[in-house]
Amino acid sequence: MRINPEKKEERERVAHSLLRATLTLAAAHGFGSLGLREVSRTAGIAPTSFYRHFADMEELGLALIETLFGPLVLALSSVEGASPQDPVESLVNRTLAAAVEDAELFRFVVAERVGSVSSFRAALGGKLALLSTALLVAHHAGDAAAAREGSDAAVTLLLDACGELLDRGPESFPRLSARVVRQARLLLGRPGTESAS
Amino acid sequence: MRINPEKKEERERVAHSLLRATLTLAAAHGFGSLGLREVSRTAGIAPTSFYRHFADMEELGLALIETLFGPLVLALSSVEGASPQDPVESLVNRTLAAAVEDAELFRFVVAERVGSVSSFRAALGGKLALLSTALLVAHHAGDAAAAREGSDAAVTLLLDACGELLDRGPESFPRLSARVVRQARLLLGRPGTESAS
DNA sequence: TGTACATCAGTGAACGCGCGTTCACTGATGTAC
DNA sequence: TGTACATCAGTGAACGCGCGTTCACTGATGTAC
Repeated sequence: MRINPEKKEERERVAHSLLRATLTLAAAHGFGSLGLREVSRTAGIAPTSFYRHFADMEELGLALIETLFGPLVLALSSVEGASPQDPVESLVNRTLAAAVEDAELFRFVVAERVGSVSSFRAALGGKLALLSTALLVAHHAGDAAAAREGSDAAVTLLLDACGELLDRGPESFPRLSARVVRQARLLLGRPGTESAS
Repeated sequence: MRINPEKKEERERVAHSLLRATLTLAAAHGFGSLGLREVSRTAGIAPTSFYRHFADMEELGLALIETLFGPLVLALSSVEGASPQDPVESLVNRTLAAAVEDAELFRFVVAERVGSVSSFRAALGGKLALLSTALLVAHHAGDAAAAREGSDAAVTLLLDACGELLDRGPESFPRLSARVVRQARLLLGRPGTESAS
């Protein structure tokens, strides 16, 4: 019974439905108010089956960050799909588009990034640091401390804009995109500047 | 029985202890997970007495924003106590100091600004708009749309820095203060610039 | 091939517990006259 | 001044309910030989 792809697949399918159920419910009332029974009910399994996958809701939340947000951040950070002529704008637009695409996930991320569960804050901070690095690279800004400070701030404003986008609706996309791109450029400075000074 | 200052004072004292109890508990486990009984117990009143002051936890949260955060924002926005030579740095420093002073309140504000309760988001947004206006005035940046956009972003980064300050401890105050001041100036542009362009 | 055994996701029953809410009551205070 | 009445914050008992967790069990699948 070493491995069985079919069984493993089914197991992951159930775990995934627990994660999605959590996102749906958290978008409405907040992650902190969710219970194991409520999530299990929405996912279509018995409450006792929850324990076959996660020890508690915090473990589920961390799995959610790793398996749903992690890959998304990697995809956003990748050069694939970026318009070469303006990689900063591309990164901003693709991130805002991802927020519209999976509103529930971004509601969770935007909220828990500064929420009361410190392990969530730490895990999300790590993922967003990757996005910050991608922004540095996109702007050809090297990795000096000043540039990193700017890209971190830009990511903060970008995530905040995602939250605003979810509140105001998709028609505010162009306005928010233009705003964040403008602010990211201000914060990042002119490309290559830091190596000359 | 028109008015009675002594009775009114006592009533407000109990309401205030409910608000403080809420902040203390929310700092540990998040506002969303709090219950009326838990808060009442911590405040030292019977669960049924809760209803003499608030209909539910949401109403309490809004009262918290109005009566605790509102006056604080007004005080921070005021020119009183600001060092005239550098009002932007003064505003940033006094805000960060306020976060250290009342960590529980700022944990609540930083979290609920982007939390799952839309009425909290709206109420806090209104308060933070006042802070943004104060920043505009401090920077003598007028009220053009571009300047307002910059001050809004600066307030977002300022609040985010408050959250980071609460995570990292008071020794990170100087570093965070310098960073936010730097970023606020980048985002606000040079004073008076917008009227010339 | 057949048989005995191991693994493991899912389940229903049951537990004790804290929750939000209702109700009728107390007691202090203010008002009418 | 005294008496009858109104107001209102606070309370304890009681309710039904959903919660997290435990337990022993099922049934499908894989392994040993």
